[in-house]
Amino acid sequence: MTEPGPEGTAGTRQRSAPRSIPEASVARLAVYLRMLGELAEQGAETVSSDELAAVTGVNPAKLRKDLSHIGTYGIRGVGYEISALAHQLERVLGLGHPQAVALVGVGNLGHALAGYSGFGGRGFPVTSLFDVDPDLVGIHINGIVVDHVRSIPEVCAERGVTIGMIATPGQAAQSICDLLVSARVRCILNFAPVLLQVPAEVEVRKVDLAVELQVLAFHLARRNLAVEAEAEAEPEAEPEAEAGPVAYGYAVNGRTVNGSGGRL
Amino acid sequence: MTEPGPEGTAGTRQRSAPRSIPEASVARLAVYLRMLGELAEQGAETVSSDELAAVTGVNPAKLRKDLSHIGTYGIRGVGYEISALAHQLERVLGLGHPQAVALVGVGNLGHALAGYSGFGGRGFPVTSLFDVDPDLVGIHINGIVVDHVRSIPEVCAERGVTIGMIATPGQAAQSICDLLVSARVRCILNFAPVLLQVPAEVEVRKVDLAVELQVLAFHLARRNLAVEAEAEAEPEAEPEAEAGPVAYGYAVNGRTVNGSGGRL
DNA sequence: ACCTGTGAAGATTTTCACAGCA
DNA sequence: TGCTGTGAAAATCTTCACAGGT
Repeated sequence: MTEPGPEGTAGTRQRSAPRSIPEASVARLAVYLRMLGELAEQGAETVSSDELAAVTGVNPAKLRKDLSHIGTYGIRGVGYEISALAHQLERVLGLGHPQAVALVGVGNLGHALAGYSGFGGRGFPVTSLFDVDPDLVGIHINGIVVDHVRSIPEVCAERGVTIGMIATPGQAAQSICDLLVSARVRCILNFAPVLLQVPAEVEVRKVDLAVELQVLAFHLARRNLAVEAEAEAEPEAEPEAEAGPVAYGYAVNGRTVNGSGGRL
Repeated sequence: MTEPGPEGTAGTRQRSAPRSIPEASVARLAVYLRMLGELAEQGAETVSSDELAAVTGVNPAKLRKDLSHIGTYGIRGVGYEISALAHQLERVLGLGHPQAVALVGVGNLGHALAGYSGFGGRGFPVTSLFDVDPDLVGIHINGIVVDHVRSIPEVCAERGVTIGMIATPGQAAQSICDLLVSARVRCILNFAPVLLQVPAEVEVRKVDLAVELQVLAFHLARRNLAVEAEAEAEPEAEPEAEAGPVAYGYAVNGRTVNGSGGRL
């Protein structure tokens, strides 16, 4: 995924760096935090690593190792105190205060992202919207007016935007990115299918939904091939749970899990 | 790596015996395919691994290794013939024919996904829409009528849906998932922030946009901490490229790259 | 009895570096 | 010469298994 590259070009002076958390762990920490929120809503006070692992779909040992990177906040024999752990995760993830988000490109996808409540609710209020289309500039979405992209620098500076989301067509993405960077935005979530060129101090993450579907298609094809090969090689192969509603509640992505009773 | 492993069953593949492609490679293959499309549009006939690596932001050796998993289609001293390679990638990724997609949940995000041209254009036509909301059932989006979720089984079977996308609120996701599975859908792209329970033969991928933002926020916080620590420890630390428009075109996510000239 | 935290083993992925072919 | 394909080394990530605290 997003590779930070240990060998930086210029500014990689990481002496006595505070034990950096493995890249792979960071994404999972965010997931744990979300689930802790759900558990807290259900009134739970503590969770064990096994329980939290079950609801997040992660191996319990891996979860404990992930958490060990942020400190030791568990209680042996008991588990983790949910609110304390959530608090620590928020601290480590830099969620102490909301981060203002600017969204550029209010087309199909962008329009939805602008109205998506999942952001503001989790500490990422979308405070600024931009587009080039004169028909879109000036309209309001969720109470926010769409500005022209040329005002990105002023507006972002003024509103203290720290994160930019690019949901423009591919050709426009790089120049938008340049504008955001010049507005001191240091984190960019890119939905356009291009590789953005940025200075080393800017972090980019790319989301490509078509790629996600292609990965699924690959597994689909794989499975079909396997089934054909199997049918050919071992005619006695017996398809379990062939038709109709299937029984679940125990197989999580192929891995067995305790029923856990709770509903998410 | 390419070891025959436990002597396989199917040995009938002509050129390449794709003994299971590493999971990490698959996602990148999809990216290569996309970029090959762009290059073809620009009139290129061949690419070298270095060129394709530069535009996709991948290490050239990694790219070659990825491609080696699907067979050997390069020409030494020249590179890869674009259309031939693209064809092979499509074959491996199972993109020979379009895969009908059903989208459940036509709220904010779902509505955008329904109208997103990036899917149909890449072989994943959204052919069916579902929701529970009576106000939404019956409306048309992009020429497709929204059906009630209760008709998922019939409609999906009828239209040969192979991939489901879930863009409902969290609480509804599991029951929708069950419906899709009972409709023989074997691949699910899940936008709801829950872990779906599925039988082993179903493949689920999860996309959580809030998590993406949190990962960015983490890097933001990290960077701020680093800057503070640095300023404190080495007062001589010199911030390069501090303000104003920055010069790009050479740093790709922190890694140096040839100019490549082309515009994406 | 139970559960965390972690060293060490194991698996996977990335990168290097170069043999070999066009 | 220029570039692919690939062993082998290095880095990273996952899992096991158990010491040690409650």
